[in-house]
Amino acid sequence: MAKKKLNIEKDTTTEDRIKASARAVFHRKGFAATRTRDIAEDAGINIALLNYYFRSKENLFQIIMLETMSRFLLMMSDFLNDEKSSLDKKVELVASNYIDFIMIEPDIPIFMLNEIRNNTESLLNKLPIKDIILNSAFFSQHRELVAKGKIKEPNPLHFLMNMLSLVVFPFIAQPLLKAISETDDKAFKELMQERKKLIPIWIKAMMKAG
Amino acid sequence: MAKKKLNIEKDTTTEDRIKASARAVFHRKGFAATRTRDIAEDAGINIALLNYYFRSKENLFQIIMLETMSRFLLMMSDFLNDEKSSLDKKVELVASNYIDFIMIEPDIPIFMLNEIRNNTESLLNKLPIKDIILNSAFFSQHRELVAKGKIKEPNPLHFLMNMLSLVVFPFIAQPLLKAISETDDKAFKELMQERKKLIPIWIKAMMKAG
DNA sequence: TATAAAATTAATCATTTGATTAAAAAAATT
DNA sequence: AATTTTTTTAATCAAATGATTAATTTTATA
Repeated sequence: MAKKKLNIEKDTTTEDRIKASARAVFHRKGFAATRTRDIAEDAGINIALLNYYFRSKENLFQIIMLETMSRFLLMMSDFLNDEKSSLDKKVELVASNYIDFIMIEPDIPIFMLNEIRNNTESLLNKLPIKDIILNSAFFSQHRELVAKGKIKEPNPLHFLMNMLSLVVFPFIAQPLLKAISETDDKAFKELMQERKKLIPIWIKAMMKAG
Repeated sequence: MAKKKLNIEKDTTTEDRIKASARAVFHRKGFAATRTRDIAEDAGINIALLNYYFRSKENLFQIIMLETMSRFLLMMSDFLNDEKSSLDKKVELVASNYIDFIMIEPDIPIFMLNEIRNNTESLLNKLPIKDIILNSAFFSQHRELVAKGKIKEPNPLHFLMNMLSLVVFPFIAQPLLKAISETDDKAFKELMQERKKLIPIWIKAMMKAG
């Protein structure tokens, strides 16, 4: 890779502009539907530059994918590993911050889930996912509350699934949900705002029930 | 389109075999990542035959997509429009049958949600989605229970979202969930079986709570 | 059985697409 | 200012891919 130029006028490197465009296009369309020309056009550069900086579409994608996953994982880790906050508080944090995050970058969840599905092993093994999640304060707090009889369902995976399901799925299914209910963008956003408060309440009720 | 041949030896038409292969490949890889050659190979035919019967990849995809969506919608309709069963019973039906369905065809949810996202208007407007869902017994029963004070959250869309989220999302996130929790295929299936019983219990608890 | 129609294939085309090359422009170094 | 290095582009390549054509085989019909 060539030495970085100083960038006095422009506040971004060409390399970074290509990455930003690649991120946007890959997130929106996925790997298979993305053309390197789309990225080049978005970044306002010649296609050759893309390969000059990143060697190949494949390679550029790997970089973007890894960064996106890391970002997601770091966020998860921050919420799930805070020793100070209670489990209830963690649910509130995840619901609120996660919904905010997805509203800003609505393409990320389905992008990640899609590409993980196509990729499986290779990618997930590059990241310390298991350590971060399985050994989190979230899981140990769950175990304690199960022992105390405060939570009926002992499997923490159900708990994690439920939380992520209630938060993430509505965004993934957004076009379908909007269509079947004649909800416009504004109304949908309001629904998601409501869910920030509702999901923690629902989760609490579920824990006691099943 | 040419006249159908009689098919005494084979129990399927060539046309149907192509469709079956197209369905399988499109469902697994999505439109963009699918090559017509993949379909042809899977069906054991020459690529030209695909175009002979279906004119284009685009056209073949539309047919598959519409059939898949219709099938999904018909299933939804069956569950949501049964006047005889209570709302609780409907939740049980959806959870149980839906989980069974996705276990047999695990590619369908993410396929549908992906392609709807790329397609938006054009496809959803070809199907009577709104009529089937919005005017369903499911929704009117929900309204009644809200009026009686049995359900706190008045918006039926939250109810529908929650139900679909809890049922569908774990399958979409399956590779991620397996990775973070070191769950193998057998254990994952058992988890999903458990959810058939748990989800209705959870939903009941949620209704009373928020 | 001869003939027409339908189904199927091999070969090929035209575009798209990821990537490279050689030259030009810009920036850094001497 | 001259020279070297880095960045950028236009032109082009080779492979992949959706589609077509012309011929062949199979099936149906007269």
